Amino acid sequence: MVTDKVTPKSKDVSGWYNDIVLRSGLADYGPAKGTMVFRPYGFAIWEKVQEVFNGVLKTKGVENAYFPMFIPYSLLETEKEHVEGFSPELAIVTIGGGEELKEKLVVRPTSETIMYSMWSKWYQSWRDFPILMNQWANVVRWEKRTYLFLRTSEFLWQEGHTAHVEHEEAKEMTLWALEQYRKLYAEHYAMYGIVGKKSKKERFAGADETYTIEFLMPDGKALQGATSHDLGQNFAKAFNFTFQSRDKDSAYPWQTSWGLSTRSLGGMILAHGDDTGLILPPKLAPVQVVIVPIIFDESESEVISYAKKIEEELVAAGLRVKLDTRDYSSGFKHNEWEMKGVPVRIEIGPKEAEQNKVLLKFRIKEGKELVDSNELTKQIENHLKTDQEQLFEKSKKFVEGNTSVVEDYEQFKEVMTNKRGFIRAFWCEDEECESKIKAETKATTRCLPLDAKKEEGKCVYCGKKADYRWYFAQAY
RNA sequence: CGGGGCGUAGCGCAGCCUGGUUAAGCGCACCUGCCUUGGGAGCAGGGGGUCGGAGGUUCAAAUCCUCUCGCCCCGACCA
Repeated sequence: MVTDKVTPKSKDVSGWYNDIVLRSGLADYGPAKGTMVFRPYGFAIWEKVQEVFNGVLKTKGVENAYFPMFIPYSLLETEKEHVEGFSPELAIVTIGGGEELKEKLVVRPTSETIMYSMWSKWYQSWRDFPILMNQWANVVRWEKRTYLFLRTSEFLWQEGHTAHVEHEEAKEMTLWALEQYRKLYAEHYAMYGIVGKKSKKERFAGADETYTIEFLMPDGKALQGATSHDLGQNFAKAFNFTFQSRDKDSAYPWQTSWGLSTRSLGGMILAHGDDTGLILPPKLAPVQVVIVPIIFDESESEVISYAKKIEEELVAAGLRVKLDTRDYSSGFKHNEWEMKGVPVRIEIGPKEAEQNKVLLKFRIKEGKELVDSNELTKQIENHLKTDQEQLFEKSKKFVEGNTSVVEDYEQFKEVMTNKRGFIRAFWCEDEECESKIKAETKATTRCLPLDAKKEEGKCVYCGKKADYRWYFAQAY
């Protein structure tokens, strides 16, 4: 057991982050470079995300499937931009069963190629459309630097893929997925993000348009939370994926793909935690309520049976409850569960058992309240609801408070040197300006917000005509 | 791929410079017992190491030399 204090978040964000992820039991480093282990406490959060998002997919008629992780190199090569975009970070299998392979196998960095090559075999008629599929999978992108959850060689995600007869319908699908991510983040992760469109340079390799949701982390850097791509007919053409349309012509379908990865958990940890440790939003917390019995020899059985009764009541109300009867001191348990970010703690000792009350402690609030056990379930449910909302409000305030609107490049540079965070500035949408800004300030374009208004502006870098204010930030 | 750092018990480290009586140590964790539990308890006892690997120097190597493997951090790169 770990007994010393965690690195303060206020002092060293990444030190705090590593410390807290390891010690809270969310994850650990794997033995091979760049890999990580999702420990049960961490994986439980991801399972919750899966449960929620599977429900969302179902409402749209998206079905789950699973495609192989090994992709013949030639398949990946079929879409030129795609392979160029990914080749620096591919893991490739050259030997299998002790023999050199005739054709190298790529460990999937994403599944467009393998899925669409299969689809082209399965679907021939306009009657088969739209095709709506999702898979939960691991993907591999060879990263040189490891950061638990945020940057690992292998990570978990869901990737949704669709194919439509009409482009308009595909575009709607892309925006639908983006909106689902925004909602998932807002309502479950309790995180406020900026949704928008990526610049050409930041686009997914092989897409016509990429949409994103961007978050701001406590150190002032931006984290891409999920992406949704309008693939046009690029992959369909590359894979000769055609169908017979209603008017008898052979046609290429319009496709989309969109993904959310376990990186989102890293963002959530960074966004909400404090010097004490994790703060988990109630909807995703694996344990919502922990019960810590305060045991003295003479009252042990009485306290435990009362605690069990309380546990049963809360479980019956649909709450995720843990009764911690381990033989550690109660003070130790308090600190541990606070570090693990459990939203609500109940302390039960002889006094409470006798009076039919419990002592309530909320993770995000100072002080404890003595509560009548009849009121307990309702009080906890209310608290979890407001807790969830407050975390979101806090996140929103943070983003708003750390977004700077700048009018010229001097201001831009000054913000990047001192405050960082999001910068809203006019940009002419010329790639050269984008590259130079990045080289000089480390800031990249994050997105053009969906609700951006067209204005008469001048590019913050070159001074030429610019229509929109883009979001800039240093990316993770 | 560049720069830096580190491999000694589960984790964190000391010992290395100046080789040997410190013939492998410390803190935490772990196990047993007693005791204890209202904010990170205490006492006593105990288990656990081919000192990353290979080779060399030497009467003698965790310690010196050579090679090698691995990891971490910073940068570059990165959906």
